[in-house]
Amino acid sequence: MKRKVSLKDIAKKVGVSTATVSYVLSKDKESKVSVKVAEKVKKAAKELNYQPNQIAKSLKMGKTFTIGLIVADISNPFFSHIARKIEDEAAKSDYTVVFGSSDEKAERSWDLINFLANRQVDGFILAPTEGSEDQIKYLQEQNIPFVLIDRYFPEIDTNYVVIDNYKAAFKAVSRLIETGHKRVGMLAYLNSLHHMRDRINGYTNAMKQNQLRLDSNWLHEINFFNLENEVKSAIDKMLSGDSPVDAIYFATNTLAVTGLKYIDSLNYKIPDDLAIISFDQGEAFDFYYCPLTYVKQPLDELAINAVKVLTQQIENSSETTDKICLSAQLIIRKSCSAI
Amino acid sequence: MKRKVSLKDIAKKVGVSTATVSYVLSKDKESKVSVKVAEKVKKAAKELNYQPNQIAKSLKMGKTFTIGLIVADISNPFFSHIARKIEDEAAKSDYTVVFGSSDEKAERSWDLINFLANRQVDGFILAPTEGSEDQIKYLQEQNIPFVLIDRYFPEIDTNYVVIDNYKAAFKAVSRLIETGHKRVGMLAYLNSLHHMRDRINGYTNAMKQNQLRLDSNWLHEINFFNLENEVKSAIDKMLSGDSPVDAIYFATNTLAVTGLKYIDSLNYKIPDDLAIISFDQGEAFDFYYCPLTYVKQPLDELAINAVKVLTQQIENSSETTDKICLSAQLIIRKSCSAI
DNA sequence: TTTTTTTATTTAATCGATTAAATATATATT
DNA sequence: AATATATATTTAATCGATTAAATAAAAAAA
Repeated sequence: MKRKVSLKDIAKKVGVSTATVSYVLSKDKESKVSVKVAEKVKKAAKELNYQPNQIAKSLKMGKTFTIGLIVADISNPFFSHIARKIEDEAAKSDYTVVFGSSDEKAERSWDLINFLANRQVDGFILAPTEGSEDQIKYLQEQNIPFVLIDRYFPEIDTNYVVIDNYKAAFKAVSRLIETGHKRVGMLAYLNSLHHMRDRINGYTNAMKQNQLRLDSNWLHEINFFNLENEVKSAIDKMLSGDSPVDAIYFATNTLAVTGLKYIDSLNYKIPDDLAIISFDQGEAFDFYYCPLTYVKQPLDELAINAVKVLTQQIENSSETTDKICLSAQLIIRKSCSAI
Repeated sequence: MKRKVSLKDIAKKVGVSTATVSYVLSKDKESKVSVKVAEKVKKAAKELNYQPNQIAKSLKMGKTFTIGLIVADISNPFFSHIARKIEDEAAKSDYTVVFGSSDEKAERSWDLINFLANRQVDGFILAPTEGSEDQIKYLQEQNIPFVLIDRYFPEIDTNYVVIDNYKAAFKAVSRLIETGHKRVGMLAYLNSLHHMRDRINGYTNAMKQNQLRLDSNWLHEINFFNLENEVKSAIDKMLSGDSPVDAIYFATNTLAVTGLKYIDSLNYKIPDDLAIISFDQGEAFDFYYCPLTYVKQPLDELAINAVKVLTQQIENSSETTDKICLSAQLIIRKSCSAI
């Protein structure tokens, strides 16, 4: 590879020291140099098409202008949408984004954090996996700025930007109840993360507050790594027995996609045979024969806030933590209309 | 931020030079150091939880183990799927991926390339935008390794991994013709990029070879930046007049999604009123009431090959270029059944 | 003109690694 | 024991920037 033009090359060409060149080229120090020399240096820089080596700069300055983004899976539309918005927001402050997919595995997340931290990212935006508390604490010990998104650990004092999952779930399930459904089922992930517990609590409390019975066969927690099989058997259980559900609330878009496909194959008709509400939208749902009612998460604000909080943290390393909880919107469409 | 542990810290603790520490910690040079000292160094490194500063290493070695990925839009499932696979493949060779979305704008692509090149990425994987030939040539001049994906410039000798768009389009349109459709319309992007021209040529040639007339009202090229409006008016034109189309072939998933939504709103029934074939799959299509026939691109292979070609290029900087053309598969479902 | 002050430029250290070359130490050979 | 050889360790330069401190040159004050 052709060696690139460095400060030294410009210095040699103009006949000054590299310090002078550096001063000329660094906005705020320009005043230190005489106009005459400055002109010559700028001209030479342009002629040689000088591009500063950011790696060298990073080493000296201890700053890379890079943000590490760790999500569960970049190919999940939920995360890729967020990633795109984070990219755009970060670019406004001259940051690049490096990303990694944890696949919901704490170990993989550790690897990514180490890998990126060794590459001196200035901070992280993380959708933490289950059991990654030690990683969070490690970042705190190392004083590496970070913001959690989507999920958080209530017992650890960190920055985060999440949505009010409890309220969103409560609202969604309430809607199902309002429209006359009494046997509401829920499909969630088997996961101790708080955002999932909140969604589940929103469901159970909405049921309780409406004096509805909670059948143990109605709530199923699915293992992420065995999605399809477990969704099928969960739905089978929900729909069989002496009190089959008349509505299902899906806790995520992946659950909804998998679940609806199976429900279709069973020839159930939405909303007549079964009412549906899903968490998250998804392009897929636009094409579903029955327009789905869903909980619309404010993905753009989530991303915007995450970048804002992180860059502030990086730049003033403030002592306080920002805890932002956005509220989601229930978009009502046909899939949960009155019985 | 707490200063991290460096080689010097280990050296001081053990009482040796940094060179010795470096030798111990760098696999292949371990033999230079006595077992006794090596043990002590390793122990100290572990105790101090030493994590090498990759920025410093990169500066010295002139290698960052970083790949720059530039796509049109990371939130487009087509690209996010590829991104995920690239990430996984790159990780196998210890590379991280830095990404950027060009938004199909050559200028933005230039910015990204410069930005990432200054950060010394070892190579690029690019889905080039229209009019980015100069950028490609720049990379060649600078001897920066890169592979094009999805699109390429036949007149420039570069590495690329693409699919055989002509054949794929030809097959798709032929299928529509075989199933009895005689007035096949096509929606494409207004774009001089070769992959789009190939898809269009595949369409026109399939029509010609079957002695079918080509009405000027049947082929529409849509401006990417005015997608919705232009799709609507194009479809209006296709469906009106004295020879309305009886089938539509969509050149990309975004066109198909937008187009189908509009067609639904017009109450056309697929496949009875209109047959459909789309390029690319998409989760969305799984939920469409009429299972769509589509051209399935081998995204995983595309990603795998791109990473392979690029890492080879980086590591042996071979003189030859790899030109890989994968073939796509036509997945036949209901949306183009016989009239 | 000499001294002081201001302005311009250079020197040299630094960030944290790697590594060729120099040096020191241990081991083998005669 | 003296020399040759092999092994272990250190010194110092380097990657390409930044910047405090030293120095040089020019302008202002005495």
